[in-house]
Amino acid sequence: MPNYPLTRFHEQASLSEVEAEVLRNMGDPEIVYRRQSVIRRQRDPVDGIYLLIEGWATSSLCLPAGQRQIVKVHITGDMMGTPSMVLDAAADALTAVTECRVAKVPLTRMRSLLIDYPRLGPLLFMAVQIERLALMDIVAAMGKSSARERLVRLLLDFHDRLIKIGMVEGGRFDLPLTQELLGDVLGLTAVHVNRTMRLLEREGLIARHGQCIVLGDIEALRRISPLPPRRIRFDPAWLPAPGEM
Amino acid sequence: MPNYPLTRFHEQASLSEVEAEVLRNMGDPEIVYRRQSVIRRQRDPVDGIYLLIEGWATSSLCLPAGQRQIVKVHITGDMMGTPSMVLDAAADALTAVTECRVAKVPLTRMRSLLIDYPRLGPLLFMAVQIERLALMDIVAAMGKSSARERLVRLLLDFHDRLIKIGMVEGGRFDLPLTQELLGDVLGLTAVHVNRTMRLLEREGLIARHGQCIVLGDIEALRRISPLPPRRIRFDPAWLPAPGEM
DNA sequence: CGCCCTCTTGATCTCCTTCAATGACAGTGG
DNA sequence: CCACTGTCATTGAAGGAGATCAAGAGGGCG
Repeated sequence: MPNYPLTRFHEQASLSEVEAEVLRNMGDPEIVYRRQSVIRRQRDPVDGIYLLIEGWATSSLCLPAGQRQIVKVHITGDMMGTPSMVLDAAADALTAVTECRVAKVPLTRMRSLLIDYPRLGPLLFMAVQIERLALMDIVAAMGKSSARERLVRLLLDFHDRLIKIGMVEGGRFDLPLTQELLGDVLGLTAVHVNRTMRLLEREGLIARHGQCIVLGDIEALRRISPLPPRRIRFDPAWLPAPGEM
Repeated sequence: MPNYPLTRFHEQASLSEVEAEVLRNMGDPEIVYRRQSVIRRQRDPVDGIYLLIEGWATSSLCLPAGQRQIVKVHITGDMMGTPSMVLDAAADALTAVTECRVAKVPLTRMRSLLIDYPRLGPLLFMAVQIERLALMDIVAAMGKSSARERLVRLLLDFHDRLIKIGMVEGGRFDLPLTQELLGDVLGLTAVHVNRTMRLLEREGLIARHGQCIVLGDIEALRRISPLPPRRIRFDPAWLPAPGEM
């Protein structure tokens, strides 16, 4: 059994024992994808969603003109591919950045889970709203901030997400994305990502050792970031309690 | 009773008579907001969501540094303010562009509706995924396209949404946004929006008469747009049928 | 050992911003 | 009826953030 880590859900709402158990085991047996390999191509028929049990992966859109934009960098514990649930053909490509362990959940199983555990609908609704907020913040940052501010925001975002799953030690974490990929996330060229990063390094705000990055002065970085981190409301008023539905 | 127009839902899934009736009447009695007035401020406590029964409104984020980014332009029939349902303080400000008729739905009522009509959870999940896809497309356009391409995409997006509610005649529709507001949507300055728009006009691709805009050659505009319109899947495989839950 | 990928840096170019001024128009009060 | 005011559209000139093009260096892996 895949034993999907429930990071996302445990951050946002209290789950009953049964619910937690169901979510952890909702996926097919896990599949291992090698670095760089494609988990699902853009335009593939949509027959399921994906649980990222371990690893880093990207969700990217290719414009007809050929450019690639990464719209989300997924880490251990993320659900992937859910935006395409409302389409016939997948909107985004899912690509493994590091080696990834992935469990697929067929849409037919989603259907029976939604019927058997009616609180799952509202819980998923909540999870998507959180993703939507993240995209709103990205749009605001892209529209109104400089390359430097956006890069700092992205690094802090990685930091804040990784720290919840115990992948940060003293501001230091593994960042397996190349500068080209960072550019595709930020809407910048790899060259400009490099220059911006080197500047931050020279100012002593960050340090790098191979694939590792160290956020040396998080307070200073937070002052540079155009947006503060979001505080999600645990168990909001509209969410029916376990057992209530 | 507000009689909220179910544009959003009828586009995406078949509703039972009961469900349609419930959704149409879920709001408080409607309130009229004058042009420019604020429906809900950023950081206000979140105690409900809003149904836009008629009019144009914006959802915008203000960055700490003071810049405003519009993340969504709402038209008749849209649900507003739902991203803030996962927060204590509203993420976005809701502002009337034209005179607006708005019905509020208290979160406590959302809770009972979710319990009484369990298919509402999956339906809302679907509605948010559609919004999320729209934001993904915006991010891709902002990251990889020129001002001209983004403006064309926005105009076509308005066209495609307005045509579904019968507000377009022969490529012509009312566009009550100032160039400054368009700039805040696109992440551009009003000056550059003006120049870009005049250029499109001189090329004969669009025409303007006061608040009205005419998309003269929609095919040509679609070729300029960096992204084609999305085709939402009506009644996806994972969505339980009415009566099934 | 040699190849390819990634990082790095310089030089030049360009798209969009910034700053500034003008005109058109609607609303308002005398 | 008309001056007065504020908002919005328009255009020019100059400046800057980031793109593009090009080349070299380091490092992992066959």
